[in-house]
Amino acid sequence: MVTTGGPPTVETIAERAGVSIASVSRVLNGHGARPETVRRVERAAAEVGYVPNAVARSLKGGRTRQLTFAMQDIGNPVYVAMVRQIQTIAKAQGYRLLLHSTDAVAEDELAVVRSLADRTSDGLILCPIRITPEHLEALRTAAQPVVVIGSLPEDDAPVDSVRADSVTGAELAVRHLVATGRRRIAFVNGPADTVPGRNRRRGYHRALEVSGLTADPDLVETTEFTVEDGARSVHRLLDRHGDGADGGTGGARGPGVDAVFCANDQLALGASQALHSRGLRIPEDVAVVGMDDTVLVRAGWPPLTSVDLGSAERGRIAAEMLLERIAGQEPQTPPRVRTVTPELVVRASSAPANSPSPTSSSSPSPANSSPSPGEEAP
Amino acid sequence: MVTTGGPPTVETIAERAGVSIASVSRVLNGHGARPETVRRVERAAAEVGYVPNAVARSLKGGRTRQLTFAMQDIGNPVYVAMVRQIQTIAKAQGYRLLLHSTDAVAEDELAVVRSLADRTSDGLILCPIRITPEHLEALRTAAQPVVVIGSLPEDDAPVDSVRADSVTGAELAVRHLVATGRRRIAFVNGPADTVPGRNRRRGYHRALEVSGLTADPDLVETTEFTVEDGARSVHRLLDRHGDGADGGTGGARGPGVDAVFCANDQLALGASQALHSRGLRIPEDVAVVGMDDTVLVRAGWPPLTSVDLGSAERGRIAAEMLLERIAGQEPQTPPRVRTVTPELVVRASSAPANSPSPTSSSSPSPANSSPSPGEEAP
DNA sequence: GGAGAAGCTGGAAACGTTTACAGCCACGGC
DNA sequence: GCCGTGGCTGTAAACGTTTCCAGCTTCTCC
Repeated sequence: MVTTGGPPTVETIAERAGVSIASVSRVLNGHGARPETVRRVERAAAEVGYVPNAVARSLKGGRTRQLTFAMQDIGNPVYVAMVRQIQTIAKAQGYRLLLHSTDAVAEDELAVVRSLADRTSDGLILCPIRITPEHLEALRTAAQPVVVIGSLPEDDAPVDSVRADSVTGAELAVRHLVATGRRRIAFVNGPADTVPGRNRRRGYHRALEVSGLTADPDLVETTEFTVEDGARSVHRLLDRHGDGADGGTGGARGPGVDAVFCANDQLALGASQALHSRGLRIPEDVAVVGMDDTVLVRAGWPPLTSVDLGSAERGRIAAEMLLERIAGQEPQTPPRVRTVTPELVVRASSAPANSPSPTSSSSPSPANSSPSPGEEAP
Repeated sequence: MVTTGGPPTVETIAERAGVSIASVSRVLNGHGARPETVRRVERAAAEVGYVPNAVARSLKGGRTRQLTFAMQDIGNPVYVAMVRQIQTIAKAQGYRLLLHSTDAVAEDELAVVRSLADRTSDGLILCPIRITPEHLEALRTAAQPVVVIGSLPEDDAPVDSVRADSVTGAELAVRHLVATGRRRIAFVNGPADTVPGRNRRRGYHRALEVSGLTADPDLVETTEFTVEDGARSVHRLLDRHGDGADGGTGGARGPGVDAVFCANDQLALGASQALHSRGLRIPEDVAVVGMDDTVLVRAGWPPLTSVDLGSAERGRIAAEMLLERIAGQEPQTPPRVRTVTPELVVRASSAPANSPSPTSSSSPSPANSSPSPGEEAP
């Protein structure tokens, strides 16, 4: 009667092997038994194709062997890089990965943290865009270990975190542009009320300051983190400042723009396209630098200089921290904060204006503007 | 004593409210009770911040409310598009999404199908690259509903499937190229022993045949589905056939190539880059067409013409089919096969060679070759 | 006022596993 | 020959929930 429909259970095997369910469990978990018993149980299990019910196991053991990763949109290559690493680490340790796109809805992020209480997964890696007081409260009372990828207000929440240093990253990028002769460096930023947005702006200004350049608010665009917005922003910039190149409508009006620093690669790709469509050459007329060093840097032409903020590594570290936390006996070790150092990856899009760009042999059009408008014009 | 540490359970609430755990469960699931009972239970639950344990619920109910999606590599935008749709549908119906990258290891794919028996999820969406007899066997004996995204050998396995029609898709692309005046149409394909690889090749040949063009084996490259391989392949092609443009080393040797059809967008991006780096203009000298219509089409310049094989839609349909199957009472409805029709999305990269490309105003270099080498040269 | 119905309630079983505990057997040492 | 020991084994409890069933109260209707 136990052997009626439905998948085989320990009981099915116990009957078949003529032993108790306890022995079945012991044999199957390698807890030792008489050779004869082992033989019979293993044979019976193989015959019926037994697979232990993971749910029952989780209920008994209090572990689901599942991890949750929540980010705003899997469409963003940065998150893809993280997912990949997290999945790799998780799989290696026998954990499954639960994915959660929050679509940047703060309410949804909170729901994810709170839902830890339902014991669906053993821990959470959260990549929040904005941190509200509710977030902190939710994190403080989280029912399971959480690792945050991003910056938390000073040890206000007792959770581990991995952060990128995007202030330094942005600074690196802008100083690189300055070092290669650029002076009118525009900045296309993401939303100003997000942590990345704030930090990248800070880095931009810090670099300008260090370099002795004055910050021109007209050179800054604030928009969303998409390719299309990147293009639109650059069009607006050039409409305001003139092409600085072949005399677009505004060509005579201002000193132009000789570099565009974008707060991520999507924006940078959009920027490249806008520049192309106005007949401006990269990097001869305008240099472009992105951030995140995603697969997108090789998508456009020329390949984009970008700042690697260590997405993959942050994913890896977060997964490792979380698994340590889960395995940890002493639950009250203080929260750890790790920062990955950004790295500038120079590619053709930011080669100095007056040196021939080695890989970009396209656009053999005659130079139709001074290669580097400089600061002193007009 | 029950109220000792650990998260609150129905028992905690029952004690607090002075009722039985049965009443707690009934109230919490809205199964009706005396108003006074409802009030007390709800109050107690709120006070202790009770959240039902999903694992226990799954064990009792036999449903985990989890779906699994397995594909080879989340790095591929096609899969990202699918994941997005699947996650949206799943979330709307209260299901979580479990992600599984198989890294194209067939053994891993099998493991995923077999692991359905552990009751970790209620169903599987599988996106296999190659179908082996073991796959079919595993699918035939799968413990839970499976939907395959891709083509299965004639109803050999009793599972639902959603397929793209990439034969027709490839044909569309090539006929479009022919219609816009291209005659030397190269083909950069993915691995020949995969289903997509085979089908796209078939479509390519069919289109050539219909158009009365002879297939030149030297115009076909077979490689992996990556940007880098796309670039390498085009370099090989041009080394063999000459640029057909400004007299690269092989310029005088052959009729050249006036279009490259690539089996996916990654390859097409790589192709674009290779063409750029050889000083060839797109689309004036060579047209480029990709497949899948991923976000990558807007990443390069000019924007890529591509064939939308309906990745997102396939994801959506697969998720819907799976959920229907899971909810379905009668388990033995025959397997359904749905095919999404491909759609050609024309962009600048395949504009006719002799017409000015409207959006691509870059590369104002003088024409240094006949715009359309044609078939008859030299 | 009594009988029946209807609505709530609590006890207990069930989902499938792991594991604490106690019992059994055989064996060896005294 | 008896007892202690050690290795296996089976029974039963536990994980936290839902739900069947029986019993209780209360109400309605005659």
